Order: sequence, then structure tokens, then C-alpha cells
Amino acid sequence: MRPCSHVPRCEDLRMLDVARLDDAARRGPEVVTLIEEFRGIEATRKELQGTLDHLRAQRNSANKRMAALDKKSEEFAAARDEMRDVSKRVKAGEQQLVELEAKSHDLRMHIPNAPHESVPDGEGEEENQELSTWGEKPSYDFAPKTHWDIGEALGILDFEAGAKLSGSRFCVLRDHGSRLNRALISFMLDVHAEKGYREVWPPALVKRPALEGTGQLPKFEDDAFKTAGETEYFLIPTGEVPVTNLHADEILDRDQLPIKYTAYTPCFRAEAGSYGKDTRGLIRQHQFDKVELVQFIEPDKSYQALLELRESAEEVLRRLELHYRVVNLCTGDLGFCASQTFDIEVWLPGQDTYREISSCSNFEDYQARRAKIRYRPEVGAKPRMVHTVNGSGLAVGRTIVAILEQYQRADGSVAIPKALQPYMGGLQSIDLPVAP
RNA sequence: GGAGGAGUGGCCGAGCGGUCGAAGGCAGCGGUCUUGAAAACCGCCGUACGAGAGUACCGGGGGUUCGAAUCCCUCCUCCUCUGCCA
Repeated sequence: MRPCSHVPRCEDLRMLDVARLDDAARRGPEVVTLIEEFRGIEATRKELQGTLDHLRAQRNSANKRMAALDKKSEEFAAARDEMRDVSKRVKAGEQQLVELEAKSHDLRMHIPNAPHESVPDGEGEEENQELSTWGEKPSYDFAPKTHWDIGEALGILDFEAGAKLSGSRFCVLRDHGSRLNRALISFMLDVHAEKGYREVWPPALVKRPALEGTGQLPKFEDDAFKTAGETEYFLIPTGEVPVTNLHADEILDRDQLPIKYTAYTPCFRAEAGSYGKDTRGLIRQHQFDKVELVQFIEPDKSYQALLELRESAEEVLRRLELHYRVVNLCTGDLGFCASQTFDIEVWLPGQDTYREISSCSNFEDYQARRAKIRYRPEVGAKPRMVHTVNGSGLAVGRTIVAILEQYQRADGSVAIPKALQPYMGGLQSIDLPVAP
């Protein structure tokens, strides 16, 4: 059966508003098949539920009558024998219902969110829509190098040490590199605090229901790291998981909204199925640091909130004076849970390309339904699902990559962005070590 | 890790195996009264599915029974004491 642990959130979950199922179908034929199958199961489930309710009603009223009877009377004995049979049928029906519910639940958990109407149709990233750019591509009077060449020469990125300790896709940051990582975390958190985000520091190990709540499970179990001990823990792939689930199973007051959090967390990704992709450098690591932004917001304000949240993420890049662009992901590139996603892509001259450094999404009520996060629109009113919006602000490792590549100089040194210097003890540039 | 104790509605807190969706209190909402407020009094006051009748839910799961908040098993969580330890 489904592992519900102690969290009472299984039976009555509604993964996706049934009214929006057809919108989800925009994602393609596999989804359409899922939806059809789901609707079939639901129909039989509802029918069974009806007959079962009748049986139970019959049992309940009989029991009420029996309570008043003399327990030794023949009438009582007759009723008991009759009810024995009804009870048996109830039990059988319940068992069947549990199976149907499990099936329905499982199907539903695999149906992705419905894309927002402004999301362009498309197969893959080629069809994403560029919305804006900020700054300009810096020009160099030399061939710009990749960050791994720069970082290794400066002695701040040690991939060999990372591999020795943990294998591929790990890196040791040294000296100014380590400090740069730490400085960026502080800097980013401070920027977001200015924008009204409350800082939290959540666990990096969570239980299964948390990942189901934000939608990483059950479909993407291969992407997650799991601990080997007796209790099942998952290493979080993003701060979104613990921070969003902070309010799982809660009914919030309207006055509390919007709730805005920023969190620094390490992130862990198995990167299954990405063999041979980004094998060099810091771009795709099994472990990396990220500062996350999360908002819980009333439904009619969530798209406004998405823009505002994206603005906060962009603010970090602007203060660091890093050239970037923003793209609107098409249906084919859109994540499983998202209704709309804006990727912020930073310019990497060493690789002559833009790379995602932040992904800002509106999940509408998709995560809220899974994690049961609701609010009361008015005192006394029925609870409604909130909307959740989140984004990276930013991925720290990739920010290091961007700084190394955009701020590199001909002599191999790298300037420190002005806004960051106070966080680096006034350091203005990272220079090549002098040969002894 | 060891030993005890506890988990009931937003909160506190009752609850002989049957008439308990669950007493009572607090908070909240509506009303009467009041120039206004307080007090007092009256009413309402969980969630989900269902057109409705109704059904389900007293930490989770399982069992006993015609019938379980109440009995049994198991898991989880929290508290107290104790051991080890960053």
C-alpha cells in the first residue's frame, strides 16, 4: 500500500483540479492516455463508493436499533446474524475500494500540471521564447576560457580532489573559491531579505511525503539520493522541497499571505540519465548550493508574484553585473509540476552559450493539492488551495561559473564584482598564485 | 541507545464496547441589549465525498465484534528521566 506514514494526506488528495485535466492534455499523447485511464477508474470508484455507502448506512441504522434491544432476545440474535452478512459485504467492498483508490491515486500522481495559456507550445528548448535580456555580452581581446580552466589555474576549483573523495561530478572549492561560495550565499540571502523574504534554514534530509508534496515523487525517484539506513530519508534536490512543505497540511489565514521565504540549502541530484552531459566543470554536480525563493500566495495574485519573484532573482544578477536573458519555457520543456516557468539564463563566454542559473515557476495549486496547503479566504469561509511560486535565487555553483567566465581577464585573474567585495573582505580580484 | 508517560475538533479538555461527530470551557462569527465598548443572554461555530438521503474521519496501519474514540497488535510523533556525543 501507499506509505502514508503519519501524515494524513492520502485519501482525499486531488492532484490536479479535475476541471483542468484537459488543459494538461496539451503536454502530449501520453498524458491524454493517462487522463482517460484515470477517468475510467474514477467512474467505477464512484459507483462502488455509492453502493458501499448504502450498505454502511444499513449497518449503522441496524446497529442503532440493536443497541436498544435486549441482548439475550431472539430478535437481537436474528439481527446479529443478518448483520454478520452485511458486515462481510461491507468489508469486501472496502477492500475493493482501497484498491481502486490506490490505482486512481497513483494515476493522478503521474498526471502533470496544466500549462498556463501563455506558455508556448513546443517540443524542446529550441522552442522556448526569449523574453528579455539584461546587460551586454562582455567583449574580450583574448579567447575567453572556460571556468574549469580558470578555476583550476587559480587553484580555487579542485576537481581532482572531488573525484578522489566522491567520484565524478564532485568538486572541492579551495581558498578564495570556498570563500566566494560562502560570500555568494550571504549576499543572495541579504538581497532577498531586503525584498521581504524571511530566511529559513531547513533540513536537507526529508521523508517521502515531502517529495510527493512538491511533486518530485513518485515519478522521479531515480533522480533522488536516498539514505541507506532503516528510516527512509531523501536528500533534497532543491530547497523548494523542505520550504514548501513547511506549510503542508495547514490552513493558513488570509492575513498571513503572501508568505515569502528564502533559504540556503545544499542540493543533491543523482543526475540519472545525464551521462556524458556537462561532464566538465561545475555546471552539473551531484551536490551544489542554492538559495531558494518560495512564496505562498492567493490564487489571483500568483502570476504577479511569479514576476515579482523573478525580479528578485534577476536583482542578484544585476547587482553582480552579470549579463543574462530570460526565457519563457515551452510546453515541451516545462517541468512536471509547473504551470509556467521562466528560466533566467546567464551568459557564459567560455562556452559561448547561455545557461540556466535560475528557474522561476508558478505551480498554481498543483503542489498545494499534493501537500494540502490551504488558506481561508474569509473568516468562516471554506478553505481554498493556495498557489505556490518558487525559483532559485540563485544556484550558487553556477553563479561562480558565471563570475569566473564573465569577469576573467587576459592575465588569468578574475575580478570580484563590486557588490560582492564587502562579502570577500574587500578582495577585488582573485589572482594567479605566484610560482615559488 | 535504555526506562517511563502521553497523543480526542483552532486551543484546553471529558468520554461505562452501542443512543458519540463526539460533553464542557476558551477563542471566533451573527444577534439582543448599549450613545459606543465591555459584561450578560440567544444562536452559529471541523473536514472531505455526495444533487440529496447519507458516508467517512477521535496520531497512522491492522485485528476482535452485529457494533470500536473506547479492547488487542503494530508503527509514528511528542514529553520526562538516563547513557553517549558534534
